[in-house]
Amino acid sequence: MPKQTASRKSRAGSSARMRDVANRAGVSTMTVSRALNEPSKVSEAVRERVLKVVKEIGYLPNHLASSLSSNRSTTIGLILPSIDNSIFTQTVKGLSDVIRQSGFQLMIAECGYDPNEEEELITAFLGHRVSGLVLHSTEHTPQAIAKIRKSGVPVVENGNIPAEPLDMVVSYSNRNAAYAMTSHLARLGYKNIAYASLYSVHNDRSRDRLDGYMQALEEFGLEPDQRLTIETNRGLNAGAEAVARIVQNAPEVDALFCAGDVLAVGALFECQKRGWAVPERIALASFDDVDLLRHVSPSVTTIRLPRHEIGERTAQMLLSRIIDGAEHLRGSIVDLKYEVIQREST
Amino acid sequence: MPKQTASRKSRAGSSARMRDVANRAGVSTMTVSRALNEPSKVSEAVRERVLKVVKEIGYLPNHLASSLSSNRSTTIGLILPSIDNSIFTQTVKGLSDVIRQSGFQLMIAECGYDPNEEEELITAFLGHRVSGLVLHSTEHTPQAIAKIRKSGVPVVENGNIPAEPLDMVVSYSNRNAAYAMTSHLARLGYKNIAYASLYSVHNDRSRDRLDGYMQALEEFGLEPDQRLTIETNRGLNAGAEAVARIVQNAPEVDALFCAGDVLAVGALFECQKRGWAVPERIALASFDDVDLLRHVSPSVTTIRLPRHEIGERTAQMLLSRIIDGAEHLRGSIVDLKYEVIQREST
DNA sequence: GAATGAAATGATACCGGTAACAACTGGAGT
DNA sequence: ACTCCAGTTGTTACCGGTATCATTTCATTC
Repeated sequence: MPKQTASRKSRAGSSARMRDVANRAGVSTMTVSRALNEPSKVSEAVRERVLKVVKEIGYLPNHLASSLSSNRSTTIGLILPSIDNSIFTQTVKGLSDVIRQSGFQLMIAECGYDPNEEEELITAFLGHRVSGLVLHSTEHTPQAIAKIRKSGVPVVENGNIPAEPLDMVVSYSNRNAAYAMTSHLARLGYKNIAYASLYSVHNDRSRDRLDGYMQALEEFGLEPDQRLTIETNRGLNAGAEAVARIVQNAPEVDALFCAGDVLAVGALFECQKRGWAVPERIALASFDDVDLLRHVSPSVTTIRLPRHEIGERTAQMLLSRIIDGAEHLRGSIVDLKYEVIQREST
Repeated sequence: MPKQTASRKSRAGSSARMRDVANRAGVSTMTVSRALNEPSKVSEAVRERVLKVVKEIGYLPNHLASSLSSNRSTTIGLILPSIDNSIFTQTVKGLSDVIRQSGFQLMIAECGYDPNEEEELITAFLGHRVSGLVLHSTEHTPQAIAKIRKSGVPVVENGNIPAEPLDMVVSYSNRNAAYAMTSHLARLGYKNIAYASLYSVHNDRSRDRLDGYMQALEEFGLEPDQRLTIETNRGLNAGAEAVARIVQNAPEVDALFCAGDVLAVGALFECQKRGWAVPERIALASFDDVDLLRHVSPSVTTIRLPRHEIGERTAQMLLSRIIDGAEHLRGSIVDLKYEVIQREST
């Protein structure tokens, strides 16, 4: 007869419970729980005994049970418009580093630039009882807003500084950054500054950038020109087509500000193919300092955005709210600095 | 006196429980549970009444409780070497699309190319009782392997076809792909084919690619040459330095196969800067077909890998195992096809 | 009209932990 | 010797659902 003391079969896939550890260490489950989570509240002898057993039987605490019981979870939800975009990776890294250091886990999902998808994901995350949410988008459905409000979960918005924030914001101002770059171009003496961006439907970041561009034009006494502003799709191709179209429709153009790194690269390649000298024939400026822009020839003037810092600060603020209950942070807005990087393309 | 029937205060942040729905609909919680999860097992009248209440009070099922109680979770863990790498985004998208369609959630974490980090993350994920794991790396610590085995969670490895798989594998063969490209170059008539890759420590993908390169050389009667193979860091700079070093040390080189898209782009830019004609002075080939390689001039010959398909197939297999208990899939290996794309750079 | 059984619903225990409080211990203070 | 208190440990209820089995209802069959 086997000396099986266990009260439950050791079927594959079942892991030991806290009770198993407790039995084997001759203590109660509470003591095991304390030994693992508040070691100072347990005598050294017992703590060692418990930890030894934990190792022996390979006990893995069940986060689900612990979260449910303590009404406190250790996951944070992140919703991105698209995972397939290099500009988010820095932010994700900043977030993920800080979050993991505190023993939290990141759940990432993508909503494909669609507020309805976003709402669905927010619902799913709230169902998973995430203890915090990070949203890149700053435009949400009314239902999504209601659900978040109702849940009481702290939120950070990341992609822009919205007029009516949900809660906390960590971002730079798209408007100001675009204004800065346009001014920079104007100061360099360019007179016919074109502007290419992604479609601004459901995208206040795009709209704000356009606003900044327009304001700079006005302040420098430059005439806005329909033919010089263009909205387009994502992708290298889109950038290529944009520059081609603008040069054809408005040959007097002397600079193109692409509000997106991929567009700028696409535009540059197109210029190279067509033999248009950059910046002599047409100057190029970009938004967002990806590695590539520094390495192409000519290197491209752009705006360095604090992507990584956004992630870090976001995580810090969220964790302060979650762990320390730092209610004074509710609604706070962190407006981070950007920087115009002048390079060969202008 | 308020007509408060509820047995619990409605403090901020608390969401309604199933019991609240049940009370208000005049049924038991089991009936609510059925109305939501197995609608066919509930009469239409009751179902409608329950769903109405659910909407009214904005009830959100608690996934933690449900997972705990049913011993079945709806999250899948994904561990990537780095989020900051465009080659993963396609796979993530493929995964995420299929997984979300089944109501599952993806938890993503990055391990920074370090098996110990990976082990830590695997532990964390198992603690969250993920119902499946996706690992890009195919090299794991013995402890990590033991924990996974013990947990019984189905796993898919993604980055290579390892000699000793943990469980399921969905990938292409790095060895064969590198062999194919090297052969392609040899057939085009190149005689002094150099090879640049990332460091192969803790990276069997790198090692396998080198193997494939070597085998092709041998089969085409080309002499391997120490000066023609180089291992380096990640990044555009690394690619630039690699091509510079190789051309300096071995001027007779006539082709460079970069086992990584970023390296290839870096190398190309360096050639452009130095005025080395591609492919006349030196031909360039890459690994992995990112958008960029098609748009640079000259466009770069490369290998198209089924990144998106890997994600989809991975998700499908994992879900089959989880939902349908498809045990026949255990240990199965899906070897997907790659494709050599001949472009201007060779 | 009684037996039969499928459909609908409920009662209860339990998933694996933690909160809150109770109980026990032994040394310090007086 | 007695009180008191801090340090340990245990007991019990509960977190919010689901599995399981029991019960009720009602149409069908003979």
